[in-house]
Amino acid sequence: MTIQQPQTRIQKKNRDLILDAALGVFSDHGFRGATLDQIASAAGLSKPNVLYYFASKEAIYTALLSGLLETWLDPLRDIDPEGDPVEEILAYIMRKLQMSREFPRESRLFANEIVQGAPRIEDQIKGPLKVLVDRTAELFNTWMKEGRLAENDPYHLIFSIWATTQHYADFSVQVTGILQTSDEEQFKDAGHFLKEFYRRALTPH
Amino acid sequence: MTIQQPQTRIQKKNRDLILDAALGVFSDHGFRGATLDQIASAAGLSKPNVLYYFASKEAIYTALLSGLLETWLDPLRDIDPEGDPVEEILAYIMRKLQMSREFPRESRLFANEIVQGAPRIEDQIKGPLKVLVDRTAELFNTWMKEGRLAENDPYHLIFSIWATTQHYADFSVQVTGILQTSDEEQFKDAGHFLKEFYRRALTPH
DNA sequence: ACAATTCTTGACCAAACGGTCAGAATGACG
DNA sequence: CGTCATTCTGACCGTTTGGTCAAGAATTGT
Repeated sequence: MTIQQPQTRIQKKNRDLILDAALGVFSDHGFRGATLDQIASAAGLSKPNVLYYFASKEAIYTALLSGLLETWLDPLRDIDPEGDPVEEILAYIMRKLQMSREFPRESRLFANEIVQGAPRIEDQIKGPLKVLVDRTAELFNTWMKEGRLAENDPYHLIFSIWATTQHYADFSVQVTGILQTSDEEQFKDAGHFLKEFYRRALTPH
Repeated sequence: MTIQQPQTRIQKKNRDLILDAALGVFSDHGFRGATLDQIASAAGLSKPNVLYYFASKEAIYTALLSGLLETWLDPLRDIDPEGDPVEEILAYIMRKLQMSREFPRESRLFANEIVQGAPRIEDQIKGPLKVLVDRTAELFNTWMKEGRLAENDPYHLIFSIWATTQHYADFSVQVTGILQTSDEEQFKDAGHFLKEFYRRALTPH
């Protein structure tokens, strides 16, 4: 799908510059709310120059989305079927929480896209994402049957993990507005809470 | 703030018509992504006529937001300090889940606004919302000290409830894409899952 | 050094958008 | 029925926006 074209150093540098700038602008304002001028300005380039590297605003956006989905799902792939169920899932939760902290822009970009109906990544959701989740759900089911994991609907368990961890990136304004504490403290407390919370929910008996 | 002006029947009818249409359009496309033409068309009115009832696009949006925040927080107020802690919180969760099902547009409207930094309701978050959450957190703390509720950070507990319940409205495209089941089944299963899940997490010892 | 290629930009365009306004249509009321 | 206020709309306006283009600047390869 994405062809590996011979890229000069300038091309690589400027494309990365644009994508990084676009990530900030798109995640703050959504696709429609973002303007090419904002992106160009944030990238330190002129608008026509931005369009020299990407065919259109849409092209920048989809390049971002498709490039990110992979990274975003990596933690799910890292769950080790040979490991201890409860510890593996807890580690997954902590990794997801860590991603919310390190890559809030990426999280908000997806949130924006999905809240508005995911018109551009519906296929990837119904395809690769579903496959990966199905596989993970099956693993969870196996663990539950073996009595090494508390019985829970595996799909909704995964949804709850996504929801609770990404919440700290996507709704950070609300969290900060209520807690009135620093980012650092929020994530520290969230980590403690989620670990305790999920350990109780996941441990058999 | 919002003055109660004498409204004719036509005014009431058309304002409601516009707000309902705007709710659909804003929740689907965000503030910036929505256009007055879309709203007018959805309301079955001409664009100038829409602007006869509301001063601007912004005015429609803020009218929606302020009118909705109240309704949105009502379930939190309904938690009875005299009731059984675990059952009260579980009932709150079910009420929130029910709201995600009945009012997904309202949920997505807030989600859109908050993901993008809540520029228009930051004050309400830091004000009335924070007060209400603070009060509820205190109640939870009391219950925990009395040993009637498992020890958990009350704020993050509330966040987790918001996240897990609103997820089914805000990210419904993703949920449906993965589960491939009907709305009805999704919410039935989600209800079962959340009840089991939170009961385990909330029950002392 | 110089030609070829790549990179960059100011000026411009058409469409979309939020909003205005004069006046027409409709309703309320004695 | 007539009059006054309310409701409604077609035509229009200024701005913003995504995108184009021709030509100039910089880089590369020989």
